[in-house]
Amino acid sequence: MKPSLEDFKKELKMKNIQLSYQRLKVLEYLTQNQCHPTVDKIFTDLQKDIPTLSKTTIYNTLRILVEAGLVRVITIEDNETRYDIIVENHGHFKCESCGTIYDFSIDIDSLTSEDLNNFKINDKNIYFKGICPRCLSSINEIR
Amino acid sequence: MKPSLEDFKKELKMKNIQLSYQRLKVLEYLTQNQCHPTVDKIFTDLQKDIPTLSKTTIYNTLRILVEAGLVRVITIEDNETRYDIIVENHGHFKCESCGTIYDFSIDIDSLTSEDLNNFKINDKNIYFKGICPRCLSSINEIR
DNA sequence: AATAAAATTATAACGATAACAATATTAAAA
DNA sequence: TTTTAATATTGTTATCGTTATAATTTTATT
Ligand SMILES: [Mn+2]
Ligand SMILES: [Mn+2]
Ligand SMILES: [Zn+2]
Ligand SMILES: [Zn+2]
Repeated sequence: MKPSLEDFKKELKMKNIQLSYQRLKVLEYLTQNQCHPTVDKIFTDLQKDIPTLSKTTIYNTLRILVEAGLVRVITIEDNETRYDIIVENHGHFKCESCGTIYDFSIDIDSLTSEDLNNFKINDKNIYFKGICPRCLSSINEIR
Repeated sequence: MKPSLEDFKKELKMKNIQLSYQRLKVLEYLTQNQCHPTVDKIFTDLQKDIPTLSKTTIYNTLRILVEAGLVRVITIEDNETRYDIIVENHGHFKCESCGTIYDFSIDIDSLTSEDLNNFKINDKNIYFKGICPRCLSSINEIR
């Protein structure tokens, strides 16, 4: 079950985080655009609705949402930080041709290593890279 | 078996990549300091030996080594790109307390997902975060 | 030795993010 | 409701990692 905007509102209230108009819009955006957007993408798109919007607000809001555990950071690429409203465990695949980031299901919880027996694990991320089916087929067409 | 500096030299020769003094020093440094250093760390440390060294050279060298497949990029944190001379599959754990990055063995090759059946996978990265044993014990001491 | 190619260096430019202060908005108190 | 305090947003500036560019040096080729 994917979490609704209402669930997020409740969670913020529980954690005593004020839900301003801007923060609501960011949450709305993330639930509706689950393409792992960058700060710049979020800002540019939301600015159409909120002309006075500041990019600093996007940074602040995302930091707060990440700290509250409602949003997760995706660092699959070293030059672009992305954000994901889905915090449940799943993997990420980035196509090196078209740049799209795909979700994939994988049993991260059961993923572990003998070497980490005495470590306290708080967060797990799995990043794959390669070529997506769409790009693979378009390459075949050319040949 | 960990690869020796000689192996790297051979591999570079095979790929027609010139081994300059600076490139050799970077390779040497990475084999001797397997702590996943940042560009700045590599530069600062090597500058002691090579006073005329330029940071641009570190960037260029690392880009070439990554392209040649001799070095892998670690993007476990969004604000610091790190480099690893060990390209064989293994996972990375970053301690959120002391910042140390630990290697751990894990069977990445057998790690896959139904969702990626038609994808061509070129690269896999596993990043964990949490608290390392050393930091865990020092926290306990205080209590 | 002369020439061409490649690598290194120094410098400037760029872009993402953070710091900061001023303004606006919301919450709490009177 | 008015006043006051706290918080959020905005606009601006600063910082830092990285890349682009051109000049210089080194290496390879003839
Ligand atoms: Mn995702
Ligand atoms: Mn490693
Ligand atoms: Zn693609
Ligand atoms: Zn630690």
